[in-house]
Amino acid sequence: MTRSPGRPRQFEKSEALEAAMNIFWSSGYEGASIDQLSHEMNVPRGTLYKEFGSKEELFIAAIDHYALTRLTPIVSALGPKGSLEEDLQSFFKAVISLATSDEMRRGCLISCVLTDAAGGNERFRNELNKRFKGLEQRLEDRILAAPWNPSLGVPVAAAAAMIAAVARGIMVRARSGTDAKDLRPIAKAAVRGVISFSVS
Amino acid sequence: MTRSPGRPRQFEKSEALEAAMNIFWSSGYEGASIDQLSHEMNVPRGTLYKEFGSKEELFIAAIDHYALTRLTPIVSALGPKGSLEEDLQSFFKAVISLATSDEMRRGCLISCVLTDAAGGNERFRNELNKRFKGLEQRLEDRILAAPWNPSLGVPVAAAAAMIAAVARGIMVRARSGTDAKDLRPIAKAAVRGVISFSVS
DNA sequence: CATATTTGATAACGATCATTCTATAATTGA
DNA sequence: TCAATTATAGAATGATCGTTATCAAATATG
Repeated sequence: MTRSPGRPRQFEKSEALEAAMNIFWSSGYEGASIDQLSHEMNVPRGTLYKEFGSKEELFIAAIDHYALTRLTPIVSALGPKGSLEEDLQSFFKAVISLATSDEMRRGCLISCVLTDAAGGNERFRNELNKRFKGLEQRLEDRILAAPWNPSLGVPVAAAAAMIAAVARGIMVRARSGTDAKDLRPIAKAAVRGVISFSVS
Repeated sequence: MTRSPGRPRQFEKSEALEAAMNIFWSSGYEGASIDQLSHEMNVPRGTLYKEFGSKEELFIAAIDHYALTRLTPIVSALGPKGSLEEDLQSFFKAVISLATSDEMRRGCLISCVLTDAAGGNERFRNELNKRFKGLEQRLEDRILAAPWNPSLGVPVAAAAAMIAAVARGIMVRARSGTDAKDLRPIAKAAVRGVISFSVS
């Protein structure tokens, strides 16, 4: 595979998306300017528009980068690896770590930033719905999976949606400055609640 | 009480705040412009600045108006009026109603909009933390209150924080367009979970 | 080397941003 | 009636918004 002619680019796409993600994460969608993005991505404005089309599409690309690099490890913590209780604990541990590890980027790019932007933008609203549904489906699959598949007192889909809601609630709570030690009891209570749904 | 001299104002403050709240709710903090606010509040720009000081302070005032008019009924649904289970069900019913009743203002002004704005603004972050803490304290008080005060398998504060997290998760989920019937199972599962913490 | 192609760097676009200022209208109290 | 006071209406502020255009620099291919 030979390169096309033309001046070589100075930036790498994944690094640029990482920078864009960080800016959107801390400043919000409307709060991030193309000037700031172009500068911190090390991508000239013209190239930015040629490469990503618009601020909206850049945001979607940053969301995708976020999902791939930050959320993939979190959902893979669900296993199945140990018991449902253990895997849910691993899941929440990863959620809390992501939401609190960086002082400048608290909370979740999707649950906090995309959620706000979804208010007046149908495309963002659809993207948000898609992301939420994906996690809920993944949680439902895990609850139904081996090695421990309890009969639940509530529908499995409801239990999965509740776990997802708690995860979002933790992300949002983290955005207010709450640190990990105050978030862990929330996760513990949620896991206990779901486990209680099983008939023993 | 006699009026001060000077030309009488054409607007009423609570109506103006209601309009400001609605704009912030649908467009986000950065997405709402002073032009739009001033126009839809029926408050001239100069008066707006004399009355509220700045966009930041207007936003805080709109948050306060939102809390008084929208959240007060929700937390008062907690009673104590019936059993803990019944009161939590009432609480979540009110939460879901608020989050889904208006197509242009889905979700929660605090959990969705203030949360995003809190990323790069310390005052907003403190305000967000204060609001979250207030609800959690109110939930904790309710769980501890008569007529049904169960001994819990998890700390009361953790159960309260979990309920608050689910409420935020529901608000955020509603912002993606999910309607009430898909949110109710989340609430039902959360209430079941908390009730299961009691020793029978 | 010459040409085509792609990017980098930067100027420029009109629009809109939050905020302030000015001049006029409407009221109270003397 | 005559200041003093307060609000309105809207112009004006300089800055910044997202986006496009321009032109030189750097590469591949002929």
